[in-house]
Amino acid sequence: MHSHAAVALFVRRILLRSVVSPGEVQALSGLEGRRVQASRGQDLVLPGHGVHHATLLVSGLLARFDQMADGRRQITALHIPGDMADLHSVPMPLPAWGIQALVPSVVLQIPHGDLRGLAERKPAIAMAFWRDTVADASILAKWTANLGRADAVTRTAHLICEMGMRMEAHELDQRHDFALPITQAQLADALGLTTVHVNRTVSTLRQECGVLFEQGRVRVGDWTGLVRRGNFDDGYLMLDVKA
Amino acid sequence: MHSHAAVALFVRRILLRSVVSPGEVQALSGLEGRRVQASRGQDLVLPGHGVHHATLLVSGLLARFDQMADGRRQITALHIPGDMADLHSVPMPLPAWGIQALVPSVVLQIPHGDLRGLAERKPAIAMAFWRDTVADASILAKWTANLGRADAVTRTAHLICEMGMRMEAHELDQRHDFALPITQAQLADALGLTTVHVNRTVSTLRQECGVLFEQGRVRVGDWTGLVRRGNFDDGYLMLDVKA
DNA sequence: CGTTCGATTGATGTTCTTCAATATGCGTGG
DNA sequence: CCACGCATATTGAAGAACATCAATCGAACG
Repeated sequence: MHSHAAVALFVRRILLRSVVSPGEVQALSGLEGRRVQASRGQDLVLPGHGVHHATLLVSGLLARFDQMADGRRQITALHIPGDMADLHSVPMPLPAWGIQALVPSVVLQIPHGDLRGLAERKPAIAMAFWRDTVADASILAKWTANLGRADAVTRTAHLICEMGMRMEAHELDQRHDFALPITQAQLADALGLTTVHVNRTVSTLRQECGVLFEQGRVRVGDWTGLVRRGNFDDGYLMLDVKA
Repeated sequence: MHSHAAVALFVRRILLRSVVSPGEVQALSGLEGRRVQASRGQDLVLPGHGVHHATLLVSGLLARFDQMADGRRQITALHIPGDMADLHSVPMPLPAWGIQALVPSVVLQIPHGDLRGLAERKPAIAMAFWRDTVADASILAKWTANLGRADAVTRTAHLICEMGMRMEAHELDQRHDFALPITQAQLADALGLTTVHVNRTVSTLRQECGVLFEQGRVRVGDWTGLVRRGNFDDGYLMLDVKA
């Protein structure tokens, strides 16, 4: 995908939740950044290190993560193409989290100054950016709730539903068949499990709901069953707000 | 505490992380709201219901929570006096989360319109509000990481450290002796545990680090030990950023 | 053709939950 | 003032979920 196509995807994402004037859309669409290629496993942002740009994912798959003292990681967000993975860093340039490429990925590093300037000149854009990070936090809160109160199979089913819905809402794929080139070890870091248990959990969902992980894609045989198994309700994704 | 004192506390909190001009401070300080008394356990905001005001805690203790289908709750944030518990709702007035009073509390309901107006007229205030919700999300990410990767005792120790640091940073109390009138059942909802296990966990910390829950207060005998036990590093609280 | 990474499976151990009972403090009505 | 009821804290025993350790298998790749 071309860089400007990624920016267009980001703008579309913003427009999904916020009302922005044509002039402001144009200003957003004019955003530019440095194109960077990341290898599999590469850390693009390190926890506790300052950054001066936000990371727009062009292609691939990114994870925001927190690191324990012993090096173990917990993934706190997954980002798909068109996501600005750390728009947060615009008001908070010294983040406690890190960003990692889960597969070879291409990102656009957009200077904080440009985003900040845009937000300062256009209140509607400031509000739209703010809203975007709140939607991100809403997803994070749901992950917290699931980690605290749902068992492994439920949590995994929920995550698959979430990624499917997001892929579909952002018109990248269909909910029951979408790109998610993630290993079981990476899934384990996202779900707060061990790789061994992820393997058994995925196997359960394969039998119960026809969930297949193949060729870096997820295919869901029984979507309705998966939604039920994961207690999934898409309200928290904030896909139909418009303010 | 008087309502205007609570607003002052909120303003001080904003100033902790953001540079705001004197005129803007004055505008913030002029915020007013409806004073509401909440009884113990009362839900102030219900998940999935629209709101038209943000909730500033004057006195007491609030929890933001997510609710499972079977009614079980997971607390995703604890709020102390001076916190705006759902500043998030300004850009996102249909939240997926709820807000509950854990003890009899007094809140100030501040109209979204006033906050939104302020943010639109003063870019620095918009940025400060945005920054505040990002700091809140940073705490949430840490909770997610701990729920996913830390055991019960570590998680509990971490939470106590966090609340102590926040109380001290906001000049409400000292880190090793502060008000936290929370029951073990409520702690369980925050830590993703059962009340029984919270009881045993708290008992362990009482022995290992001299942690006492008494009279609605927490007292910590061995703060350094507790920090070590909880792998606590306060960077994620964003207490020393200034932008 | 060997090496490496990821997926898979089995056996065993630990953590946390569940169920159940008892204790303790505190407010309320008698 | 005392008796009672209710919420919270505490403890014990048994079970379930998940982790840990260890090994095998298969595919991709140099």
